[in-house]
Amino acid sequence: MFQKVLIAEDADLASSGVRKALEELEIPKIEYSQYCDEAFIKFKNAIRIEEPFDLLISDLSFVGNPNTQRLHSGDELVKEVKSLDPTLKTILFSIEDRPFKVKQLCNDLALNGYVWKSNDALKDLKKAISLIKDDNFFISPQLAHVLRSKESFEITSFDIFLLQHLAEGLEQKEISEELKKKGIKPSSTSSVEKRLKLLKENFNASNPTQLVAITKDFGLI
Amino acid sequence: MFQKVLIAEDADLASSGVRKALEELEIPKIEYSQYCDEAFIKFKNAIRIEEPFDLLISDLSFVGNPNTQRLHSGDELVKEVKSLDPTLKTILFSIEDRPFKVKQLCNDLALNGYVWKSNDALKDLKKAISLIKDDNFFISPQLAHVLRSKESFEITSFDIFLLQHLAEGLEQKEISEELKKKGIKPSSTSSVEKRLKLLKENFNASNPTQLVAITKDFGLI
DNA sequence: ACTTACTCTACGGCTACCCGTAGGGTTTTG
DNA sequence: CAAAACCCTACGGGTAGCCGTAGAGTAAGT
Repeated sequence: MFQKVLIAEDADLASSGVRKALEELEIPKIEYSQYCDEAFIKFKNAIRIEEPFDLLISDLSFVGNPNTQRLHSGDELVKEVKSLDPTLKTILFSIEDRPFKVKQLCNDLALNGYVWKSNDALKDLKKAISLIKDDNFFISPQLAHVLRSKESFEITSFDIFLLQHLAEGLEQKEISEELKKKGIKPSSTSSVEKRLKLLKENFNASNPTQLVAITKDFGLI
Repeated sequence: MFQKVLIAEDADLASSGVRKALEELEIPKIEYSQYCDEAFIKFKNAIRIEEPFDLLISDLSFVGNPNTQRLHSGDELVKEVKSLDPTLKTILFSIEDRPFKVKQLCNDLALNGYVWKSNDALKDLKKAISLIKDDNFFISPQLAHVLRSKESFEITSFDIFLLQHLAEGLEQKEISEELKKKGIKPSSTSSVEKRLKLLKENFNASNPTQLVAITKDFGLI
């Protein structure tokens, strides 16, 4: 079992819950940071005194932190600590459930576990820890589907085409006509509708307006 | 009349038209740059040899320029040259017709003239030059309304509220309910509709989706 | 060649958006 | 005080988006 675990979590409610779960697992050394920068410093010091952490459990979004912080989110923290110690096990602990984002995080950060802050968050967290110590990967069951390649959602140039024209104010029928004009294969208004529906589901958008807002934030358009 | 005029314009079609107009006004020295950086260097050199320009006519958007350019658009160029020579007269010559943007440019840059690239662009440009030499301000008549304070469009916190909730996927009826919940005065769906209509007109958006895309680009939300 | 599976397309009912109109309330003007 | 102007609100008809369904076309497997 893990000997020394670092928690990075800004919400006290969440961090106390995580701490309790870890105590129940009889993990001897548990440390906690409210800010990413602080967590990173603790991590570096632990290496320096040759008592390194063997597990990091980090939140994703840290809100209301002072602007002076260098690291603003859990993914940045994970990236930094893994570059210092590639053998470190990491669990991301977040409310984020957008398939696109979850998949991106799991792949880009080479996480060992992704625990979704659902109603069963602590149960999932305990399960994750016991699996990860044997080098297995864990993801909360409600999100497991996003990693199955069959269901996984790839953003295509077709999607970008739709989103860009949507952002330019074209309506679905007009986008369909544009597709026909350019000789792009699926071109019916029905196909445009269907693909936009998938995009909305994938980005948790309830209508095209929100979809454009979200994908603009993602930098897709 | 002006003695030495600098044109900054990337489209040869446009710059040759401007040059012709200036020749018809019997302006002795006319110089031309295709890039903002080049224009700025010409401007500095002219000051150095004590033969400064007394008028700058600049396009707004310079497309397809090499990335190496420091200045990317006409407004940046105007800002730079005015900081070197505050007495310089400047005319912005652009296709930009969005009221919000036009007003912002005229005010922030302290322009002497704004000529809209309409069908009467050269006629307007000549008129602008003759007015400006007597320290008057000129704006193309089709855009004059955007500066009249009575008609001018101010972005209020109410607008930001609407745009943010629109970007979050709420529909008009739901936004109306949010307004009622927060006790904000105009709260009917009809009022929401009407204000959104004005916003769309102001930003040249044809539907809420495009409106969100545009205002996101503006950095409003 | 037939079946199966998948994709693209077409259609119809429902809802949200869009736009003009009109009525009620407050403020401004004469 | 009354008239006018203005703003907020309510309503109704037309249009675009939304969703399920169903049919046509294509590709792969038996």
